[in-house]
Amino acid sequence: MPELPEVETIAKGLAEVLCNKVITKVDFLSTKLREEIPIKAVKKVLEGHKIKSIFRRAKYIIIQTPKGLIFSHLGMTGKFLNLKELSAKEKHTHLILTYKKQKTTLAAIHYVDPRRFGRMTAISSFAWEKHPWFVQNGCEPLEEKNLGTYLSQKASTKSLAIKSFLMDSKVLVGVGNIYACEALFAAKIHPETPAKALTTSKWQDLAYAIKKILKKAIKEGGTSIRDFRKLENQKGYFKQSLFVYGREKEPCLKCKKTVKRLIQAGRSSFFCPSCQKQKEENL
DNA sequence: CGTGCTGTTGCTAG
DNA sequence: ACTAGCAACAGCAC
Repeated sequence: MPELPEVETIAKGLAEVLCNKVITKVDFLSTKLREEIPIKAVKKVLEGHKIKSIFRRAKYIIIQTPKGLIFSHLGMTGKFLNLKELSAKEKHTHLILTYKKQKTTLAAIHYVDPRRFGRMTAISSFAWEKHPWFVQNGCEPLEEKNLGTYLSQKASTKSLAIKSFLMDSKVLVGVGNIYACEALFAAKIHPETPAKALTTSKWQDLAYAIKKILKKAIKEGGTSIRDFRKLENQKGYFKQSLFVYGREKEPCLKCKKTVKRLIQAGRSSFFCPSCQKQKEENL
Protein backbone atom coordinates (compact mmCIF):
# COMPACT_ATOMS: atom_id res chain seq x y z
CA MET A 1 0.00 0.00 0.00
CA PRO A 2 2.49 2.64 0.92
CA GLU A 3 4.81 4.34 -1.50
CA LEU A 4 7.13 7.25 -0.81
CA PRO A 5 4.46 9.86 0.09
CA GLU A 6 2.61 7.48 2.41
CA VAL A 7 5.79 6.40 4.19
CA GLU A 8 6.91 10.03 4.45
CA THR A 9 3.54 10.92 5.97
CA ILE A 10 3.81 8.17 8.58
CA ALA A 11 7.43 8.97 9.40
CA LYS A 12 6.61 12.65 9.94
CA GLY A 13 3.61 11.73 12.06
CA LEU A 14 5.67 9.39 14.20
CA ALA A 15 8.39 12.01 14.57
CA GLU A 16 5.91 14.60 15.85
CA VAL A 17 4.51 12.20 18.40
CA LEU A 18 7.63 10.35 19.54
CA CYS A 19 10.68 12.60 19.25
CA ASN A 20 12.25 13.20 22.68
CA LYS A 21 9.81 10.77 24.25
CA VAL A 22 10.91 7.68 26.15
CA ILE A 23 9.68 4.25 25.08
CA THR A 24 8.77 2.49 28.31
CA LYS A 25 8.13 -0.93 26.80
CA VAL A 26 7.69 -2.92 23.61
CA ASP A 27 5.14 -5.74 23.55
CA PHE A 28 5.09 -8.33 20.77
CA LEU A 29 1.82 -10.07 19.96
CA SER A 30 3.24 -11.76 16.89
CA THR A 31 6.71 -11.58 15.44
CA LYS A 32 6.12 -13.09 12.05
CA LEU A 33 6.12 -10.50 9.30
CA ARG A 34 7.95 -11.22 6.03
CA GLU A 35 10.78 -12.27 8.26
CA GLU A 36 10.84 -12.89 11.98
CA ILE A 37 11.21 -9.64 13.97
CA PRO A 38 14.31 -9.86 16.18
CA ILE A 39 12.62 -9.21 19.54
CA LYS A 40 15.75 -8.85 21.63
CA ALA A 41 17.41 -6.41 19.25
CA VAL A 42 14.29 -4.25 18.94
CA LYS A 43 13.83 -4.10 22.71
CA LYS A 44 17.48 -3.26 23.17
CA VAL A 45 17.25 -0.24 20.87
CA LEU A 46 13.90 1.04 22.15
CA GLU A 47 13.06 0.05 25.72
CA GLY A 48 13.88 2.70 28.26
CA HIS A 49 15.39 4.99 25.64
CA LYS A 50 14.53 8.39 24.23
CA ILE A 51 13.69 8.70 20.53
CA LYS A 52 16.21 10.99 18.86
CA SER A 53 14.84 11.15 15.33
CA ILE A 54 12.46 9.45 12.90
CA PHE A 55 12.75 9.78 9.14
CA ARG A 56 12.11 8.02 5.83
CA ARG A 57 14.64 6.38 3.50
CA ALA A 58 13.28 4.67 0.38
CA LYS A 59 10.03 3.10 1.64
CA TYR A 60 11.48 2.48 5.10
CA ILE A 61 10.83 4.33 8.33
CA ILE A 62 13.99 4.71 10.41
CA ILE A 63 13.77 5.34 14.15
CA GLN A 64 16.89 6.43 16.00
CA THR A 65 17.68 6.19 19.71
CA PRO A 66 21.04 6.44 21.48
CA LYS A 67 21.30 2.63 21.23
CA GLY A 68 20.81 2.23 17.50
CA LEU A 69 18.24 2.18 14.74
CA ILE A 70 14.92 0.51 13.97
CA PHE A 71 14.01 -0.11 10.32
CA SER A 72 10.35 -0.60 9.51
CA HIS A 73 8.78 -1.34 6.12
CA LEU A 74 4.98 -1.30 5.88
CA GLY A 75 4.73 -3.82 3.04
CA MET A 76 1.25 -3.58 1.52
CA THR A 77 -0.97 -3.17 4.56
CA GLY A 78 1.20 -2.13 7.50
CA LYS A 79 0.13 0.84 9.59
CA PHE A 80 1.14 2.62 12.76
CA LEU A 81 -1.66 3.93 14.95
CA ASN A 82 -1.31 6.40 17.78
CA LEU A 83 -3.63 5.24 20.55
CA LYS A 84 -4.24 5.57 24.28
CA GLU A 85 -2.43 3.33 26.69
CA LEU A 86 -4.07 -0.13 26.86
CA SER A 87 -6.25 0.52 23.80
CA ALA A 88 -7.94 -2.50 22.30
CA LYS A 89 -5.70 -4.25 19.83
CA GLU A 90 -6.87 -4.94 16.30
CA LYS A 91 -6.98 -8.42 14.85
CA HIS A 92 -3.54 -8.05 13.28
CA THR A 93 -1.68 -5.93 15.79
CA HIS A 94 1.89 -7.23 15.88
CA LEU A 95 3.57 -4.94 18.34
CA ILE A 96 2.80 -2.14 20.76
CA LEU A 97 5.23 0.60 21.72
CA THR A 98 4.24 2.25 24.98
CA TYR A 99 5.70 5.72 25.46
CA LYS A 100 5.70 8.42 28.10
CA LYS A 101 3.35 11.04 26.66
CA GLN A 102 3.55 13.43 29.60
CA LYS A 103 5.11 13.15 33.05
CA THR A 104 2.47 10.76 34.32
CA THR A 105 0.53 9.64 31.24
CA LEU A 106 1.38 6.86 28.86
CA ALA A 107 0.20 6.28 25.29
CA ALA A 108 0.87 3.61 22.71
CA ILE A 109 1.79 3.18 19.08
CA HIS A 110 0.35 -0.02 17.57
CA TYR A 111 1.86 -1.65 14.50
CA VAL A 112 -0.93 -3.42 12.59
CA ASP A 113 -0.32 -5.44 9.41
CA PRO A 114 -2.97 -7.93 8.16
CA ARG A 115 -1.06 -9.24 5.16
CA ARG A 116 2.27 -9.35 7.00
CA PHE A 117 4.34 -8.20 4.04
CA GLY A 118 5.95 -5.62 6.29
CA ARG A 119 9.36 -6.10 7.84
CA MET A 120 11.15 -4.76 10.87
CA THR A 121 14.61 -5.05 12.30
CA ALA A 122 17.05 -3.29 14.60
CA ILE A 123 20.77 -2.57 14.42
CA SER A 124 23.08 -1.29 17.11
CA SER A 125 25.09 0.96 14.83
CA PHE A 126 24.02 4.15 13.06
CA ALA A 127 25.32 3.22 9.62
CA TRP A 128 21.99 2.52 7.98
CA GLU A 129 23.51 3.05 4.53
CA LYS A 130 25.57 -0.12 4.92
CA HIS A 131 22.66 -2.35 5.92
CA PRO A 132 21.61 -4.93 3.30
CA TRP A 133 18.15 -3.35 3.11
CA PHE A 134 19.71 -0.14 1.78
CA VAL A 135 22.96 -0.92 -0.02
CA GLN A 136 21.37 -1.80 -3.34
CA ASN A 137 18.98 1.14 -3.39
CA GLY A 138 18.92 3.63 -6.23
CA CYS A 139 18.51 7.37 -5.81
CA GLU A 140 15.92 9.29 -3.83
CA PRO A 141 13.68 11.00 -6.38
CA LEU A 142 13.26 14.20 -4.36
CA GLU A 143 16.96 14.52 -3.56
CA GLU A 144 18.53 13.90 -6.95
CA LYS A 145 19.07 17.23 -8.67
CA ASN A 146 19.59 15.84 -12.16
CA LEU A 147 16.98 13.11 -11.98
CA GLY A 148 16.24 13.09 -15.72
CA THR A 149 19.90 12.68 -16.63
CA TYR A 150 20.44 10.05 -13.92
CA LEU A 151 17.47 7.98 -15.12
CA SER A 152 18.36 8.24 -18.79
CA GLN A 153 21.89 6.98 -18.07
CA LYS A 154 20.58 4.05 -16.02
CA ALA A 155 18.09 3.22 -18.78
CA SER A 156 20.45 3.48 -21.72
CA THR A 157 20.80 -0.30 -22.12
CA LYS A 158 17.42 -1.40 -20.74
CA SER A 159 14.78 -2.71 -23.07
CA LEU A 160 12.24 -3.34 -20.34
CA ALA A 161 9.10 -1.22 -20.15
CA ILE A 162 9.50 2.25 -18.68
CA LYS A 163 6.78 1.47 -16.13
CA SER A 164 8.71 -1.49 -14.70
CA PHE A 165 11.96 0.47 -14.92
CA LEU A 166 10.53 3.24 -12.72
CA MET A 167 9.46 0.71 -10.11
CA ASP A 168 12.92 -0.89 -9.86
CA SER A 169 14.26 0.15 -6.47
CA LYS A 170 17.82 -0.42 -7.63
CA VAL A 171 17.27 2.51 -9.98
CA LEU A 172 14.87 4.72 -8.06
CA VAL A 173 13.38 4.26 -4.60
CA GLY A 174 9.94 5.13 -3.34
CA VAL A 175 8.00 5.01 -6.61
CA GLY A 176 5.51 2.15 -6.68
CA ASN A 177 2.54 1.25 -8.83
CA ILE A 178 0.34 4.28 -8.22
CA TYR A 179 2.95 6.97 -8.69
CA ALA A 180 4.62 5.21 -11.64
CA CYS A 181 1.25 5.22 -13.46
CA GLU A 182 0.53 8.82 -12.53
CA ALA A 183 3.98 10.13 -13.45
CA LEU A 184 3.82 8.44 -16.88
CA PHE A 185 0.41 9.96 -17.49
CA ALA A 186 1.63 13.42 -16.50
CA ALA A 187 4.65 13.09 -18.80
CA LYS A 188 2.48 11.64 -21.62
CA ILE A 189 4.51 8.45 -21.91
CA HIS A 190 3.02 5.04 -22.77
CA PRO A 191 3.85 2.55 -19.97
CA GLU A 192 5.13 -0.05 -22.44
CA THR A 193 7.72 2.22 -24.02
CA PRO A 194 11.14 0.53 -23.74
CA ALA A 195 13.13 2.47 -21.15
CA LYS A 196 16.07 3.03 -23.50
CA ALA A 197 13.80 4.52 -26.16
CA LEU A 198 12.88 7.71 -24.30
CA THR A 199 14.25 10.93 -25.71
CA THR A 200 16.27 13.34 -23.58
CA SER A 201 13.38 15.72 -23.50
CA LYS A 202 10.96 12.98 -22.40
CA TRP A 203 13.33 12.06 -19.55
CA GLN A 204 13.23 15.66 -18.39
CA ASP A 205 9.41 15.68 -18.55
CA LEU A 206 9.25 12.42 -16.63
CA ALA A 207 11.71 13.51 -13.93
CA TYR A 208 9.74 16.71 -13.45
CA ALA A 209 6.46 14.78 -13.27
CA ILE A 210 7.80 12.32 -10.69
CA LYS A 211 8.98 15.09 -8.38
CA LYS A 212 5.87 17.17 -8.77
CA ILE A 213 3.49 14.29 -8.09
CA LEU A 214 5.42 12.96 -5.09
CA LYS A 215 5.58 16.43 -3.54
CA LYS A 216 1.88 17.05 -4.06
CA ALA A 217 1.01 13.63 -2.64
CA ILE A 218 3.11 14.29 0.47
CA LYS A 219 1.31 17.60 0.93
CA GLU A 220 -2.03 15.81 0.79
CA GLY A 221 -1.00 13.09 3.22
CA GLY A 222 -0.63 10.26 0.70
CA THR A 223 -3.15 8.16 -1.19
CA SER A 224 -5.75 6.04 0.62
CA ILE A 225 -7.04 3.42 -1.80
CA ARG A 226 -8.26 1.07 0.85
CA ASP A 227 -5.98 0.35 3.80
CA PHE A 228 -3.67 3.30 4.07
CA ARG A 229 -4.24 5.41 7.16
CA LYS A 230 -2.20 8.12 8.80
CA LEU A 231 -1.06 7.89 12.39
CA GLU A 232 -4.32 9.19 13.85
CA ASN A 233 -6.25 6.81 11.56
CA GLN A 234 -7.25 9.52 9.03
CA LYS A 235 -7.14 8.91 5.30
CA GLY A 236 -4.74 10.67 2.93
CA TYR A 237 -6.38 12.83 0.29
CA PHE A 238 -4.26 12.31 -2.81
CA LYS A 239 -6.76 9.81 -4.22
CA GLN A 240 -8.74 12.83 -5.42
CA SER A 241 -5.75 13.85 -7.50
CA LEU A 242 -5.27 10.56 -9.35
CA PHE A 243 -5.71 10.85 -13.11
CA VAL A 244 -5.44 7.21 -14.17
CA TYR A 245 -4.70 4.84 -11.29
CA GLY A 246 -7.74 2.68 -10.55
CA ARG A 247 -9.81 4.41 -13.25
CA GLU A 248 -10.11 1.65 -15.89
CA LYS A 249 -13.06 2.22 -18.24
CA GLU A 250 -13.60 5.72 -16.85
CA PRO A 251 -13.09 8.82 -18.99
CA CYS A 252 -9.63 10.40 -19.04
CA LEU A 253 -9.79 13.59 -17.00
CA LYS A 254 -7.87 15.45 -19.71
CA CYS A 255 -9.29 14.17 -23.02
CA LYS A 256 -12.40 12.10 -22.07
CA LYS A 257 -11.14 8.99 -23.89
CA THR A 258 -11.45 5.73 -21.95
CA VAL A 259 -8.68 4.85 -19.48
CA LYS A 260 -7.21 1.39 -20.15
CA ARG A 261 -5.59 -1.21 -17.92
CA LEU A 262 -2.85 -3.64 -18.83
CA ILE A 263 -0.70 -6.05 -16.82
CA GLN A 264 3.05 -5.47 -16.70
CA ALA A 265 5.33 -7.68 -14.62
CA GLY A 266 2.23 -8.91 -12.83
CA ARG A 267 1.03 -5.44 -11.84
CA SER A 268 -1.85 -3.39 -13.22
CA SER A 269 -0.89 -0.36 -15.28
CA PHE A 270 -3.47 2.31 -15.98
CA PHE A 271 -3.06 4.73 -18.86
CA CYS A 272 -4.91 6.86 -21.35
CA PRO A 273 -4.27 5.49 -24.87
CA SER A 274 -4.89 8.90 -26.34
CA CYS A 275 -2.75 11.05 -24.00
CA GLN A 276 0.00 8.40 -23.74
CA LYS A 277 0.59 7.28 -27.30
CA GLN A 278 3.19 4.64 -28.07
CA LYS A 279 5.55 6.34 -30.51
CA GLU A 280 5.95 4.45 -33.77
CA GLU A 281 9.72 4.57 -33.78
CA ASN A 282 9.66 2.70 -30.44
CA LEU A 283 7.58 -0.23 -31.66
C1' DC B 1 -19.43 -20.31 -2.05
C1' DG B 2 -15.43 -19.27 -5.45
C1' DT B 3 -12.56 -16.00 -8.29
C1' DG B 4 -9.79 -12.31 -9.01
C1' DC B 5 -8.12 -8.17 -7.45
C1' DT B 6 -4.86 -5.24 -4.05
C1' DG B 7 -0.27 0.11 -2.46
C1' DT B 8 5.93 -4.67 -1.93
C1' DT B 9 9.90 -6.96 -2.86
C1' DG B 10 13.13 -10.68 -3.11
C1' DC B 11 13.85 -15.12 -4.93
C1' DT B 12 13.70 -18.33 -8.91
C1' DA B 13 13.90 -19.92 -13.42
C1' DG B 14 14.30 -19.17 -18.13
C1' DA C 1 23.01 -10.01 -17.34
C1' DC C 2 18.05 -9.26 -17.80
C1' DT C 3 13.51 -9.93 -17.06
C1' DA C 4 8.99 -12.13 -16.10
C1' DG C 5 6.70 -14.66 -12.74
C1' DC C 6 5.73 -16.03 -8.35
C1' DA C 7 5.27 -16.45 -3.35
C1' DA C 8 4.51 -14.61 1.26
C1' DC C 9 -0.81 -13.14 3.34
C1' DA C 10 -5.61 -11.28 4.48
C1' DG C 11 -9.55 -9.04 2.91
C1' DC C 12 -12.75 -7.26 -0.14
C1' DA C 13 -15.76 -6.71 -4.43
C1' DC C 14 -18.31 -9.26 -7.51
